[in-house]
Amino acid sequence: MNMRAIAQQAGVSSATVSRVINGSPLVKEETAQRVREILERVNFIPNPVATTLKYGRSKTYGLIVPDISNPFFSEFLVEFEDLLAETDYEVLLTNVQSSSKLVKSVRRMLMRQVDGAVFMASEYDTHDVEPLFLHKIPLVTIDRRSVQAGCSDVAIDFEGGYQQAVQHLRELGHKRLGYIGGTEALYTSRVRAEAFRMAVVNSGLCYYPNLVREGDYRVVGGERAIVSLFQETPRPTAILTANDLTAFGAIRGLHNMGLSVPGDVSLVGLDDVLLADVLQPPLTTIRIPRRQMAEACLKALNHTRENVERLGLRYCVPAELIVRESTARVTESTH
Amino acid sequence: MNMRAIAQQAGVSSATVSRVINGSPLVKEETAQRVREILERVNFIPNPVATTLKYGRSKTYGLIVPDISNPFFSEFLVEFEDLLAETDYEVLLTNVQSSSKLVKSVRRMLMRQVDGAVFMASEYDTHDVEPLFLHKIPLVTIDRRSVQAGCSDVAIDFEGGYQQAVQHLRELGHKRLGYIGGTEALYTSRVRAEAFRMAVVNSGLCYYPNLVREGDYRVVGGERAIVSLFQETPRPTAILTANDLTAFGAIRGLHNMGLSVPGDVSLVGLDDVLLADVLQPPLTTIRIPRRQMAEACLKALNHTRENVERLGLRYCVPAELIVRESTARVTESTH
DNA sequence: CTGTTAGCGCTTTCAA
DNA sequence: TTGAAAGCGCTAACAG
Repeated sequence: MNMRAIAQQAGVSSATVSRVINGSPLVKEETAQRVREILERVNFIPNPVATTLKYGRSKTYGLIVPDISNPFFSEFLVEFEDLLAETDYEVLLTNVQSSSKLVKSVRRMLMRQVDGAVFMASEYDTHDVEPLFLHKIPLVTIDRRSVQAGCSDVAIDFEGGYQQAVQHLRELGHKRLGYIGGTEALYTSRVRAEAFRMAVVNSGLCYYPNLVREGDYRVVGGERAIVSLFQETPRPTAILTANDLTAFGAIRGLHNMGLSVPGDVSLVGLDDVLLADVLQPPLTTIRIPRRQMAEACLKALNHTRENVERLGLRYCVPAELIVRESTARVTESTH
Repeated sequence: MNMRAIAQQAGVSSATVSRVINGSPLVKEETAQRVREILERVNFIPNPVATTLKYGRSKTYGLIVPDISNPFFSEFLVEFEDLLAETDYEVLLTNVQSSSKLVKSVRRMLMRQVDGAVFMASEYDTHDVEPLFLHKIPLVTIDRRSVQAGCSDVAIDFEGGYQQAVQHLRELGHKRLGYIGGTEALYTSRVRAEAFRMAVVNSGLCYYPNLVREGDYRVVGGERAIVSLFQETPRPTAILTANDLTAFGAIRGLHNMGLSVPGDVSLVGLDDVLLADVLQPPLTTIRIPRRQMAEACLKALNHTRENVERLGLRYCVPAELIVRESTARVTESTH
């Protein structure tokens, strides 16, 4: 069933049917009415593939994530998909666990004629996404903190988030703060690490470089790091992490060492994934608002879609400390 | 850059270029060589949209899930996407939290000309997916346990899984087993509940209907159910659940009631999501093999793609008990 | 072995 | 206010 068939039924041309469907004001209301009736009756489903072929517009946005089984990304995807569905856009999702998958992923985006892409897998060389640039595909990066023509950025206010967390810990009497970051090769990891350092210094506390460890944004990295961290003396009394999975790993590591949270050490995560308040203890964490991020990405994409030569937008989403039960007043034993 | 352009460069026709790209044996090796060289040199990216328009084949499979932020589904998606990427297929993902979103989701699948769809959101009326049938789209349902022309089913061996779990608990001395299921309206929930009942009976234990509660496959449902369940006397000494999130909720509920797992009650989950061994205590659970499920879905899809009139395939993926630390020998206090 | 050609369904000029 | 027609890029049928 296509527009020509509808047109025949209505005794008009397919051009008119197209106009009716797209809400053109040029069609006489009477004609439009008749066409709409038939459209309804046969439950017409238009074929956007034809439009994509003709105009290169696919109503599809690419989303490149490093690991969709990380709750932060899947929770982001929920919001992103939901927003896109409202306007009949689709998500072309690629999960890139390796650099070679990224190269293929970019190729797939190009083949499918995406109208833009969100690049959340900044652990990989941005060199690999260059083909998207060359083909004038509007891009949004997350937390790369620089923009250019056709490329926007959505930053996360780690600085504000860590500041709140450090302040909270200071009020609980903590003075020796540790930090488990992400993969150091990653720019966003360095941004987070530096935001932690600044928060400590700004709060008038002492920054101990020996209480900082590298993680990998996953559970294992957090677990490994905490073990190493607890070989330092004196030990930290509280630890901040680069994301919630890292904090989960730290909790497990501490548990295996016979230590408890927050009894022996306070712990702060980052993301506020859905399970953050399900683990024991419920995790004090810095919430990154997924919905707002998705909205910012979409706005940025729409902005540059109109004109790719245009300088990308710069957004910054706020972070908010959520106090639960993994942080507590410093005690004798941790002191 | 299209095939005609390549053809000109190579001094052949676009048909020949097409043949080379698709590996037709009809092209003289010498010609093919020349074309391939140019293809390489200009890094040609074919436009599959044209093929989709011409033949209605999109190299896209739809995936309808009720909640992609549920780790089980996102972990399934990782596998499914990974398998599809190997053959340049794409996933059209829709997250359907409501029946109205399902209707729209089905429409989107139809518009985008999916070559098939996996329907994992069986909480909704299958009536809503009927348009897919009418348009002859190969379907795969999960655990509906019936097939028909063009519609395959991938079942999960809950029976075997629960049997192993009950056996394990019986060996630990448990006799009064409770169960927290899924939404009762759902067929798959009834299958799970019945599988639990049979496992209990087959193990020579007594089945207590008053120790069975409804959940919602989410944390809150598990939490609510456990509270209600613990008003029964005598209490169950061990509890099985319909999925891991339910078990997580149960742990939280128990914790809030001042009870511990497995000290006061043993607990068995189902799914084995990545975080199952991160929570305290690490969850004894029944693993559903995601990779195998994804493979079965794909095989089924490929099977019916050739001929939609063909009866769908019937797969059953095994379930395996993973013993961790949320189950223990029954003690005086729980006895 | 290779080229010519038609046509998938849509939208948008241009003409009436 | 409407219609005719072109053309997006590809592939398969057919002709040579």
